[in-house]
Amino acid sequence: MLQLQLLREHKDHIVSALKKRNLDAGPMISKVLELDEKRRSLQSKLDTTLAESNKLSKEIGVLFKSGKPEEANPLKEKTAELKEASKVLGEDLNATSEALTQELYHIPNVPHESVPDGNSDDDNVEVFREGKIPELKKEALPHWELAKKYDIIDFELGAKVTGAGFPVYKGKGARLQRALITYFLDKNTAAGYFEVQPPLVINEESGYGTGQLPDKEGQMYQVQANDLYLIPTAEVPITNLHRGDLLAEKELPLAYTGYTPCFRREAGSYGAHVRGLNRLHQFDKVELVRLEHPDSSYEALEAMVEHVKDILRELKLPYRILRLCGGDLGFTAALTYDFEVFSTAQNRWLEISSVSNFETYQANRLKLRFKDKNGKSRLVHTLNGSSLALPRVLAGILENYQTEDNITIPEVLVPYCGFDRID
RNA sequence: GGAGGAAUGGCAGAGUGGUCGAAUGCGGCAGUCUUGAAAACUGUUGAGGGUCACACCUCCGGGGGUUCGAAUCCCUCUUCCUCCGCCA
Repeated sequence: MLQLQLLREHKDHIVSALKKRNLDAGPMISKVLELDEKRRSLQSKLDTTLAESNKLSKEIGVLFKSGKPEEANPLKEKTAELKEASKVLGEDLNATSEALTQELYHIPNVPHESVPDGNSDDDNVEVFREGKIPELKKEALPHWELAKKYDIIDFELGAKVTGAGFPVYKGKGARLQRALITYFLDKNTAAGYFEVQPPLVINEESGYGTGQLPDKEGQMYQVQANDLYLIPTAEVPITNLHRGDLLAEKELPLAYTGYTPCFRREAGSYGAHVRGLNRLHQFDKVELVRLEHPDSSYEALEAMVEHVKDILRELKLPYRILRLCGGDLGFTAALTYDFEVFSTAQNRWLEISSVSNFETYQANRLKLRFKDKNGKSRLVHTLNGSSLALPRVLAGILENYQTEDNITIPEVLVPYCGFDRID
């Protein structure tokens, strides 16, 4: 969530920046400032009451010690009154603070100045494109038919066990998945990311920390008996590793990578675009998470983009990079680059990575700070990105690398697979 | 699942009703010494709110209670540890 202090000091600037999201945040922010005003006034009254009460208690203590307990009685009566007053003030204060927090939860992050205007994904701006789009014969197949032809992914079988959107990878398909995961992790650790295997189930605090809660619980699978959620992305458990931390400046940056399955209910998705691997309820992803000094977070973002580019180059997949417009930008992000691979047989671009800087938005919720040179606590910047989301990379490989009688494995993956074609 | 024990500052760890936001050690920061570093020595060092700055308030796992007064007593929840049971 946004920092109160910034809202107080730069309200107009923030309201105007949030217009890029097609949001008039003016009323919400006014409400926040109003609640903040009220909160501080209550806090101040409560403080005064408590200060007086503390003072009297000390006097009572002195009277008892000096053997004059009867003189303490009038003071005791006074403290009882103060206690009653502070109870009322305290309750009011808590309610006000809670209302303030709730209001803040519903204000999205301020877009970075480079975020383009726009309403939907049609308005995202392509900033880079690379890789040759192969020319396929007209009998080229989309990946779900290739999956059937070579018997490497079984959607019906997964539907039997669980439901639609939970495929079963088989034989060389399963091995190719495993190869991709290992390859991605190797690339990431070689670039300095520290590998972790986080829990796949998270508690409410973690959901609030990275911004999945409140309001987006409908996108996550819930474990009702325990108030837990299946992770929609490794971003959640990995970023929350440092929830509540006060880091030393020299500990920054912290860079993590981790492989996890991701679980998404994808309520509201339908139609041809969700066929095959295009949109799943369970999919594998290798994630990057960085905690950065505010001064260097945008350099880090660019470095993450370069890193993902490097992987796609090695895989020799045609891809492009989009800068998300204000209307398509995620609630918690300040700037996001989406990577899309071209799926030749479907003749469409598929999102395979999303690389974002959240600046202090998550850190403020996470209470994730570092101590700077002057000994002051400051919020870190959090960033994350996929490197990469497996199913659509797999779709891209199957479709772009198909020949008449096999699928050729990209050279860089051959050592990981142990075979060079699927036939 | 059963029985016990525990949770204190970045870390370790004292503290069982008032003078405790909290000893001590380590770590951090600054300085002295040194060509530089290390060592040694000296000083300093929790977080949040609030204030121009002070004052002041809150925080000893979370929540509630007893008391004029709670890190300290009571209730409750969570987590961790030990032992037993079950089990990959």
